[in-house]
Amino acid sequence: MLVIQLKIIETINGIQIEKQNFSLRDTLECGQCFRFQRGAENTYFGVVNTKPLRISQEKNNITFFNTTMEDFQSFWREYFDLDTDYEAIKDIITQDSIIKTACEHAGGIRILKQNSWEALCSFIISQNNNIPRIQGIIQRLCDNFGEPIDKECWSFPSPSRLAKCSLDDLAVLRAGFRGKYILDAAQKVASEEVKFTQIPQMPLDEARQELMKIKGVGIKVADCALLFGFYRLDAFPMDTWIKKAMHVFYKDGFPQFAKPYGGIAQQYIFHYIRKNPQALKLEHI
DNA sequence: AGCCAGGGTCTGC
DNA sequence: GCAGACCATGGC
Repeated sequence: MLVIQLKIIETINGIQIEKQNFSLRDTLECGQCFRFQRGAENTYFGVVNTKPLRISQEKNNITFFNTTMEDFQSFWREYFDLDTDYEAIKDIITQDSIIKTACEHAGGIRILKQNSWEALCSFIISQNNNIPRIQGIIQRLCDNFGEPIDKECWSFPSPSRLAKCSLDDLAVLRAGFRGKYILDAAQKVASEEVKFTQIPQMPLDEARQELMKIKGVGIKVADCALLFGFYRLDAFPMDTWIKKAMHVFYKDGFPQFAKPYGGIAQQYIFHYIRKNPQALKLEHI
């Protein structure tokens, strides 16, 4: 296992690191997470677990504001997956020409190591929904049921907190038909009817079946939770866009050698075709 | 105004 | 197994 060297500088503003082939914007706006908001000058603000963060990128320099070296080393370094050798992974998966093209457009994305419960809940909310509204529902979820962290800053509510709620309590979310799904997820995770803590040890298919015990969790939502919430890089969420891409690009099947990192490839392809929808049509000609 | 959204469930073949 | 209606709400 190659050890990644990371240049870290402590400045008055916070912690600054140097990283090649990293896109903060693509990583935070590709639809894998929903609690980072872009402010002025490519600065993002978000909350992860109980930690607020302001972060920005200027070329290859990424600055973590309002944090400490200790928090960076023990938390953010892991969260942003800074010790995984993405170049080595790309060397493997870009042997496929489609992934190579997608990588040229979206290769700065990294898979965040998100909180499992938050990721599951977020992708339950994501079904048949658009990103701005997903963000709104999640914000109301935190504002109404999370724990206060500091001024105007709330944590993502725990399963046990939400399990105490009635469906009427969740009406403030305006989540539509997803309200009952959120409640069912909270109840089954809190009661350990769904064995959340054992999922990391399960084979992919078994883990998927475990999550699908929850109402409103089908294959796609389960795979999103596994990829983004459990860092299962071999999970391959098949949403409407990826289905189109598979139909157009991979009639003979997705390349075997890329499957162990299918989740990363999926993100590159997803982001690429969403930014360039014409790529799906040009291929037909 | 109307279409659509990082889907899932339920029903009927 | 697979197609099709239906689900709540609001962004664009």
